Amino acid sequence: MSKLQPVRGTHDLLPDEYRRFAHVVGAARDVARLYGYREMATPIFEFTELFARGIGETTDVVSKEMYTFKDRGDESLTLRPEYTAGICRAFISNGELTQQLPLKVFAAGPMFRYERPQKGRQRQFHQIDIEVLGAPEPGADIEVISVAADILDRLGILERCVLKINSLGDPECRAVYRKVLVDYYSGHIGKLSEDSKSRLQRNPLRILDSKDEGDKAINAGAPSFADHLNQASRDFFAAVKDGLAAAGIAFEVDPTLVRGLDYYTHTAFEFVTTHIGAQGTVLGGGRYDGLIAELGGPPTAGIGWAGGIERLMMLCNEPPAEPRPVVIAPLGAAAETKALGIARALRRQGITVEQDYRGNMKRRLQRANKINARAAIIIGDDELAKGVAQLKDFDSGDQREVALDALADALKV
RNA sequence: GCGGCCGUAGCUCAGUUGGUUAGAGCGCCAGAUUGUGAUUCUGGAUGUCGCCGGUUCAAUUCCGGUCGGCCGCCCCA
Repeated sequence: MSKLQPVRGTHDLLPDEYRRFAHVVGAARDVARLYGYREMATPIFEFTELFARGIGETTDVVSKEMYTFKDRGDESLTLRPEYTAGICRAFISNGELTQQLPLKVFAAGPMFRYERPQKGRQRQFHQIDIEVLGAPEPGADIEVISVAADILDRLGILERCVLKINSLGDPECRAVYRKVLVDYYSGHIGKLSEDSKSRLQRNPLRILDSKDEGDKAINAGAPSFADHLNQASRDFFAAVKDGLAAAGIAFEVDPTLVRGLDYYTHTAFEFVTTHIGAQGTVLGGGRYDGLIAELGGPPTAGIGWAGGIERLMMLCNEPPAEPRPVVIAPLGAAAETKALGIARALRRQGITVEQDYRGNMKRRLQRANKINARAAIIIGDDELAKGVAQLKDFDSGDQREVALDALADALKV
């Protein structure tokens, strides 16, 4: 069959699938608007440096998953692997945004990560994204999670998800805890899995949620982050949990929840599901108070999340049906010409009208049936002479004569 | 990046223990009195059996490679 294949890990969104895609993005956009978030977009590629500095050189995303290339001007560019760094860069690049704090934005678009594809994991995938910049208060954490919960709820996904949250503390107590953990695991290094041995250098917190049985045994005795949070971090986390409870959002505290991007502080959270295989995370994010300063901008707090559109599509309810069209089926050259004007007038009234480019009556009605039309307007020479049309209802099969100027009213739902 | 499963018509799949014309259902196309769909009936076409190479008198079937999908790990949305 030797067909042209799309690049590995990319896929086409054909109309039926795109409907679900648009449904997910539309629901997210609507809910975000209800909370006062404004939509924006940033470029699909940025200087490589932005992601390397922002996400962290040693993270998997940066060290082995980026689509990085030199352009013709010999600049190193990277297809964005996530949205947050780009939005923070836009914040720094556009001074006017610093006057609009807190800045609450919604965005959606394609992301690129060179990974081994699987269901729910493509190399080009799409995310919806929410960010709040300039709000160090726990209220922003609560709101951002609330937006997520409402979007999931509107899509019919919330009940199939669990919200897990954790605190990663501030940089000060995280550094302390990290050292405590490294010391602990170093004492058990002989029994650690190979994966975890390498994690010990890169991201020791990750060992906490290892799936390896041997690691799990060692983890049972590991010191807990909760015991090492400083007072400020403790208070912050408590405020977030209280707020979620007050808002009626169910959650579980998961001390092993650690996110893979270096910039997170304090709140980290994920909505996870068991319904789409190994790709359990449907939506995840957290607070990143140090990121903007790290990128060279004015010290500004940030919190946000990203949700995988393809994963949401796999879980969401069937989108609402599209409006059923009306088909206009003229017979003969004169009617064909006249039908163009009739169809356009009806469309101006908001009625979806399709007119085939060719075909006899049978063919046109067959196609009308195939596209799930609700009615057909049939016009031949006889009707033309009388200024009327035959209006056929496909569901009942009834057909009646309607004056041309009464068609729009007859077709209003 | 590591380990494993898989790849036959548009779709879902059967099949060839290596041997002339590779099948089914759905879908598609064409007909069943001159301007009427969906339902019914009749007929038709589906295809380099993912791609490349090897073994063989002979491969879609065996072997190797490759590309792609899927599952688990890693990682993440």
